[in-house]
Amino acid sequence: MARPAASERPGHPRRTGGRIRSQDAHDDVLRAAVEILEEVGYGGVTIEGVAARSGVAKSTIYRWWTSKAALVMDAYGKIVAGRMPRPDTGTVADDLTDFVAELYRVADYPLRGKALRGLMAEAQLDPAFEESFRSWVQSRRDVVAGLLIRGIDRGELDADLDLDHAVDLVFGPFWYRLLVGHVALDAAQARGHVDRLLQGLRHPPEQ
Amino acid sequence: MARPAASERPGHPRRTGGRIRSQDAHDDVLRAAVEILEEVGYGGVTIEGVAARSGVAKSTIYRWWTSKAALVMDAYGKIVAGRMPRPDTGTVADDLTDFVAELYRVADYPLRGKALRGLMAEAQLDPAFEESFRSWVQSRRDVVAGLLIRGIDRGELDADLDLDHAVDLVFGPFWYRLLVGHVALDAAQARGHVDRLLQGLRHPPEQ
Amino acid sequence: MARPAASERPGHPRRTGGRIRSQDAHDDVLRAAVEILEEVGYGGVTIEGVAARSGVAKSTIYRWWTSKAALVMDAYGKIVAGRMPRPDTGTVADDLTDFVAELYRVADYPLRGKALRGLMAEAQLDPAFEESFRSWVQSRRDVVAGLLIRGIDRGELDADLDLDHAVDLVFGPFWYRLLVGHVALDAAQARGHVDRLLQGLRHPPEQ
Amino acid sequence: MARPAASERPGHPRRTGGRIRSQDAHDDVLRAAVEILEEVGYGGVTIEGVAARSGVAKSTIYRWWTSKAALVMDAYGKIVAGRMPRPDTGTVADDLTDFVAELYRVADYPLRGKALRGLMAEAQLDPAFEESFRSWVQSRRDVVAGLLIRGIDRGELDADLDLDHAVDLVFGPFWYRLLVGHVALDAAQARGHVDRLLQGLRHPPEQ
DNA sequence: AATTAATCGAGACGGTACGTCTGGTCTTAGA
DNA sequence: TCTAAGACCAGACGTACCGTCTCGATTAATT
Repeated sequence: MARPAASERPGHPRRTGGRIRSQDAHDDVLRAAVEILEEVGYGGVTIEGVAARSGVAKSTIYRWWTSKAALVMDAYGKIVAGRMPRPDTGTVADDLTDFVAELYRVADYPLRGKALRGLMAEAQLDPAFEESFRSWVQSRRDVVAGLLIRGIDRGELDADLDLDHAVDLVFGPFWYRLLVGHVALDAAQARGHVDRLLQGLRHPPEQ
Repeated sequence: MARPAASERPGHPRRTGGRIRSQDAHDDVLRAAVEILEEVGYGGVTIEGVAARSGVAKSTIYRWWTSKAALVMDAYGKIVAGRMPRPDTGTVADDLTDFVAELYRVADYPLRGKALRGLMAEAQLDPAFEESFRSWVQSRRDVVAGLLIRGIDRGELDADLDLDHAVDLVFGPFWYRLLVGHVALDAAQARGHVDRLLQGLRHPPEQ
Repeated sequence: MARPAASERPGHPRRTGGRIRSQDAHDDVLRAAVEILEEVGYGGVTIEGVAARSGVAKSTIYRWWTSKAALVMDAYGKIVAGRMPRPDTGTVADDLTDFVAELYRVADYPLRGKALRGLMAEAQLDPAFEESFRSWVQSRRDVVAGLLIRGIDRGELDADLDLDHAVDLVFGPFWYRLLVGHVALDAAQARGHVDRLLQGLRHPPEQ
Repeated sequence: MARPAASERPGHPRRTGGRIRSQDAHDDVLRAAVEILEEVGYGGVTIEGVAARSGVAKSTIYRWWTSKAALVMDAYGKIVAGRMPRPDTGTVADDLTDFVAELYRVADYPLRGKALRGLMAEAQLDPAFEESFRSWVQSRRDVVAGLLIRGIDRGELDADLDLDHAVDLVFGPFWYRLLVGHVALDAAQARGHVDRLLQGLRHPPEQ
């Protein structure tokens, strides 16, 4: 009765029995991963450490995540999912302001910034992780692209706006400062960033 | 009396003997490091590997470099120093064009891009390396700042230009694309980048 | 039924899971250790070398033996256990003859003598090893003490024989010649040794 | 041509030019070696340590002594030379009593025993050292042989006494107990040792 | 109820690279 | 030519994690 089908998707071999996956173990792993991540940064996360803290066997972790990177991405993605704003205020200016403000808020949570930087780093070092990281990045780009499109639809922005480039202008400077650290990130920078952004979007290069 | 002094600098411990440092060993290490770096990327560089390829003892490497990161940064910095253009054509537009064109040229040498990405990654993971990486980044920022200042002196650019931000506009988008890879880097993008850049520099936000 | 227990022996910690220890790996390590020991002597034994020859990972060796000394003692003790005679011919004279003859037989196997000397040496240099070496020595002394006691029981030897000293007379001269090497060891010396020994045991000091 | 000198004799370093060998350095090295030897045992002696304590360069030490073993043997031999008794009381019994008593006196100086054991150990492990150790051992055996011969000459001992074996009886049990440690060495044991010894020498095996 | 099958924990396994250490050699400057 | 200093090669040390692999014990779904 009431088989909720767990995580059953078509194409998967139809289960005929067997112990079902432990949700507790799953959650414990993610929780431990995030804890360690925010404590000692990405470099400090080890599968052994996660296993030890969560009380879940290493083999169980490897059964469900292909790599440390996949695990951290999963953990971080789920935990911070709620943090990604999807503003829809009615004007592009306010939408961008909300979004970018949230972006710069990592400055107030150093460990969150550390985690982000670690994920970006791992994406450079581990080709297997690159893809899943990129898809996470893309999901955030899509949110921004969406609000820009709404702006175009409302006539606030030019119809021939180069979306990809515009989105680059949202994330590029943020990431650059976050990673290089030549200037400390500061939530107050968000305002300047948005201003320049809107300025650029409204006065596109003539050529 | 009879101060021998020789090549003595204040603050340095007075040398009284001892085998002098082997330049060969030093060079061999750097060469091996760059070779491995460009072959298998930063993640593939190991002190053991560098020692093996260079024929220099591990302990000797550790004597002169505190970490893999310091070694690679040193090696990469020295070897590629010659690659960094310091254009001085007479106009900001041409200077920037030259500089940015060289920047995007890494797209033609995938291993060079891989190396760059690896260094950026390590800077995120290893606090000890962060600093030396940042100083290398800064040295490149300084070149760009220099050509911008010459532009201001010649009246090509506004005197109240925010230099830091302007330099961000040179490197930010480049790094973002290099790291995230949502769009493959392409030397042809250099032109568009410079155009937008000049556009932005000449039409700064009003406010 | 119901009792799982399986192969459970009192005193042993109840197994709660985990891959069972590989007997092959264990044996391979001991075998390799003895081989190397008898080839190049104790000084030439290294954990790295044992790992390489046995095909067992270094970490596995360290998991089971705390030091090179513990490993070698274990290996040598087990492997040569079969070589230690426990004669019980019915007379002390014959028992001693058998035992001592086997003792001097190392003279025919130079590598075995080398190994023995190396173990004695290490016992001097490494306090951690001293104890396990001594317990091995003691196990051999016990065999000799046993045959002497049987001799006493049969009335062949005096009841107030100083056992410790008597056993010293069996091993002392042997070890001294083995270690100092002022006279080459020779299996033929066993006879003279036993004769003097019996002579001494039957004509104890009057005092 | 015709460099005789090599291991020159004190006083006349027949110099042909160049800086004269420093007697201070030489002495300092020996002194430091013995100090360390008696502090932490043979195993704790390192050329580096001796160099550090004596203030003499490592290379200088290596110039004059081929190995740690040679150094320690030299140092120990010279320093303890004065300790080796050469009794000549007029009777074998007293001569032996004196000699053996001194032998067991190491029991009162644990570090001296430790040093002795270390030297014996090294002789097992380092073939290069074996020879010089053996010659030191022989010099002590010669002293004992000498007093036994005087005993024979005086008619106290049988003329056909097996000298080598008799000397073994002096040193063998001592070394065995010193090395194996199954019974702690004790100066009081000297008396029993000598008694048994004399007993054995006077009642040799009939055969 | 019995069977079947996938899960779980525990932890041993072969590996790689780490950064440290000691030993013995070599090369310089200065006496 | 010697001493002192110290850089050099060589290679073993013991540690940390890696990702894989048995194990025995659980837990459902299917017979």
